[in-house]
Amino acid sequence: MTTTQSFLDGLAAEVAGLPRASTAERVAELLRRRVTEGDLPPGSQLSEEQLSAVLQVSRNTLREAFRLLGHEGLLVHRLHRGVFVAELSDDDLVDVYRVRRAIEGDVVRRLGTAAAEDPGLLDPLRADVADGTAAARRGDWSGVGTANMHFHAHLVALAGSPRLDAATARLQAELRLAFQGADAEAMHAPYVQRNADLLDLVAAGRAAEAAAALEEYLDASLAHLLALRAAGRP
Amino acid sequence: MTTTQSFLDGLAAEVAGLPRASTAERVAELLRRRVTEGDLPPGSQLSEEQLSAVLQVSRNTLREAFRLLGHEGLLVHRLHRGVFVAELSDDDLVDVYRVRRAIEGDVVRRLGTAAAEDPGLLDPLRADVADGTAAARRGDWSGVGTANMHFHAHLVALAGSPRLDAATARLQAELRLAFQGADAEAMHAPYVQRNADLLDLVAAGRAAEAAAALEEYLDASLAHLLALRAAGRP
DNA sequence: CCTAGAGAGTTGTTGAACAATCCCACAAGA
DNA sequence: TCTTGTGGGATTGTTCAACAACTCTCTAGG
Repeated sequence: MTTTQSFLDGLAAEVAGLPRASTAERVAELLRRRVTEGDLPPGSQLSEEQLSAVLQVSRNTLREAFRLLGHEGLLVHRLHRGVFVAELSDDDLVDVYRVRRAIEGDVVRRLGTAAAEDPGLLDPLRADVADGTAAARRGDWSGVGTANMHFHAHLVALAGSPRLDAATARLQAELRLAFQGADAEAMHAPYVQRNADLLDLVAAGRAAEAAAALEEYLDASLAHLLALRAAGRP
Repeated sequence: MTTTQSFLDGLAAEVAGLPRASTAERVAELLRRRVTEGDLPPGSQLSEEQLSAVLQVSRNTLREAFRLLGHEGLLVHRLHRGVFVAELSDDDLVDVYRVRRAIEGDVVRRLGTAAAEDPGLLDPLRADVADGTAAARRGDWSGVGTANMHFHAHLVALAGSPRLDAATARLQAELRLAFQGADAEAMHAPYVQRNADLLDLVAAGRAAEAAAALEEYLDASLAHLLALRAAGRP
């Protein structure tokens, strides 16, 4: 070890984030954007021949990208029929929130007074709340939605569990799918304040109350989302 | 509808389990067995050329199978280096149990008195406990381990959540990996009784106590597993 | 109205080829 | 001795073209 430790800190993580990716992964990232941003509506089919021609990659590589997104829940693969942008049923949404309750509830409950003892722990959450309020003030409802997602991702990250982080990322990908077509303001606006309230409870170390508030929060959010979908469907 | 309903019951599910699968999925299933049964020790590399020759499938198909198992956590894929049987670190094990606590704890807590009101609900769990005790009596410790896993899978299944079921399946696959090389009796024997006790609490509708017992159960199991690994490693 | 079958189009799988990358051993230099 | 280049050999990453297997649709016939 001939170099200073401070220089080495975090280097590995930094390098891991760089464009060190296979072609399939880059294609997957591209498709991921198109899907989550609504360019590809749920239910639409992705033709191998057509896409491989447009993207200038072989069918085999494209298939690898399909598999990646399939395991993220964004695409569904039907044998001999092709891949389609996933369509979330109401039951799926209920299930997604079922898992969110389990994960986020457990995280909050187990936090206990840790946040009260180390205030810096919650800084990322505070930043997300600030981003959300700022975005709401300028009417950027898509920005509010993003801040919202970041808030919950950072909340789960407090547990320091790679598997919970991965599960959360997958759930959020599915949620983005469900948000397609919904009125962004109606969808995201009410939750800026609730995030702030939840953060206060966590920061105060009142874990039980925070867990209860979170539960009610998620129930309301699910009901809201289902109502919006029902309204926008017939 | 010209046939009797009784004949049709469950046929769809049965047929879905049959070899109705792509070649890649069948290869994945085959490798999955080899890995979880210990024929392929953690850390060993799976050569594309060699395996595709032995299994009589093309490299491309084999790669699709690799992707499937990679997303189950059984294999790890290192770019330009190949695929290896996953090696779980102690940190990974802690994380697996972290997620188990979150999921199973939530399931038990939320069950409330449902099991007390509909006793048939717990029949699969009772069967698993019976299998476990029978296997223990005849010294079949691998059988005890299997019954154990089924017990917890069925426990989670009570929630009726496809996503929790999938997550549990993945966690159990990783656990099987960690069990490799450990003394099967020491690993599984102590938990037959604890499963029975937990079942009693759930059946009685004493959800809070059951959740507490489960938590202590999982903590003990994790500590036990880590100790066994540390002992077998020097 | 229902069934069977032919045809078109898509996906599933293969095998070979070439490019890109890693690994190891060895040599050159400080 | 330690570090730093430089090969070659092996393995993986990606492409391509072809064929097999399958689904879907439409039509003819009962």
